[in-house]
Amino acid sequence: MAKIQAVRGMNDILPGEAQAWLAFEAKVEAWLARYGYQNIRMPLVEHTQLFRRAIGEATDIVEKEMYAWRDELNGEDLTLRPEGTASCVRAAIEHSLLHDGPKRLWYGGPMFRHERPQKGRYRQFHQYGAEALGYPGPDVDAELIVMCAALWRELGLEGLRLELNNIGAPQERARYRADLVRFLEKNRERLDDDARRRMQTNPLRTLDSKNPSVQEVLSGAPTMAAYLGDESLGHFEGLKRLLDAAGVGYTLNARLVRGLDYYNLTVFEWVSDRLGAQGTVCGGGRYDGLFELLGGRPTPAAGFAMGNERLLALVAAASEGEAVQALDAYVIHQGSGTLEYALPLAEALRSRGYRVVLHAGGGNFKAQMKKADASGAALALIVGEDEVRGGEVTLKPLREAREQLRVRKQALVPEFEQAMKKG
RNA sequence: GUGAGAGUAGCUCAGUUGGUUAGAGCAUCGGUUUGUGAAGCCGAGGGUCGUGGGUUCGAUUCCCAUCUCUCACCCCA
Repeated sequence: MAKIQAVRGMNDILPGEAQAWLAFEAKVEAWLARYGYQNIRMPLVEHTQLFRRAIGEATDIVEKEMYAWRDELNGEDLTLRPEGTASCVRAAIEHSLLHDGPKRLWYGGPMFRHERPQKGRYRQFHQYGAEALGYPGPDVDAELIVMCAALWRELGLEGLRLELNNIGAPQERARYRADLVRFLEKNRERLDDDARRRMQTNPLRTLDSKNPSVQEVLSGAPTMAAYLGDESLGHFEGLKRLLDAAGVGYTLNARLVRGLDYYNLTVFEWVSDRLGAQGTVCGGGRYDGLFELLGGRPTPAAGFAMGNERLLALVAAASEGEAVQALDAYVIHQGSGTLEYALPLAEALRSRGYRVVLHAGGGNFKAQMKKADASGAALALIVGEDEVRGGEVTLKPLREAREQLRVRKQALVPEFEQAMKKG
């Protein structure tokens, strides 16, 4: 039989790793709560139209990265979510979540993009996202950024750089874009293939070219800043003032545009240089037009999403060897009637909150002792025919040289607590 | 989607200038006195050498294709 493997780019998170995931998730979720963000859980599958409209027809995600299919049962066009913001805003509109004022929300879970996998990039990957809905900013813009800085500190991450840009209002960007395309057209023959292609798909990205001769041409290109009105400039100044006040450093990056169409004004990315080519660990910005685009009332909003795999890669590099979750007790039973005797004892300890494994799968006494040792448990509980006859149970410390003791089974819980305290 | 590198035991890797039963360490399992684990010692299991084809008397080794993984391009979390 040919063996079946996991789908390319979709990885199992095995027990060894899952421990780090649980710890990471606990930290992140506590941190989100501390800033007053409330959890929301959206489906993994949405109508394809949601993403086409929200993210933009001409984006890479919509053009070639979506897991989209037609449901043969009823003819619906469906898509595995490639990101969370569109779903979150859809849910906010659908359930009138902002009827009693603005909301701070967070979500987490898997996202799906059909790209070629590489380091830090997978077809199923995981994000946490935070969205501040109904706030015009720049106060929440600053809050979103400042809270990230706090999380990096808590996770012990160093060397993360904040890149910041102001892409203005949609009309401002459109005028700039038109002028930029005109400029690029005029210099078409001096551009490389890549720049000519981007000129069509995403003209602002042309500015990002790594080709020196293209960069030379671009030095004469119009700049975004000249197209921004007082309101846009004022918003950005306000944000920068708040970041300065919070002591969060940033670097301005005029080429930072981001791949999704819905952004305006503030856009930002947290970047690491320790992750290879996929260095963006968190990205976000303001998207004041998205509610209307999805059929809602005009509503200002901003948010970010962070990539768990990328952050965990940095966490793993930062802290080697997390403590493994250890068992408190491993219960050995050998002989007729001992399992029936041991089972309720194990349950009694578990109901007190202890981690207890009751040996399963047979094996002689010695084999069971070996398993107990290998399990990492602090204590072995031994139940043989002897103990059953006497109404007792033996407690044997496995991690330090202490005498084992035999106790009445009625006294197991207090005696066990005693023994655990000494260890 | 394009390019480059890599696939030998559960893991990390040797190895064969083409030749008989393919190795090590770790891990697993068993033994080392009876109901007592870890170290040491002894032993065992586990590989169609990624898959398919070609060249050859003979292929894990050479050639081709294919799949998978890794990294990079593109783009992004």
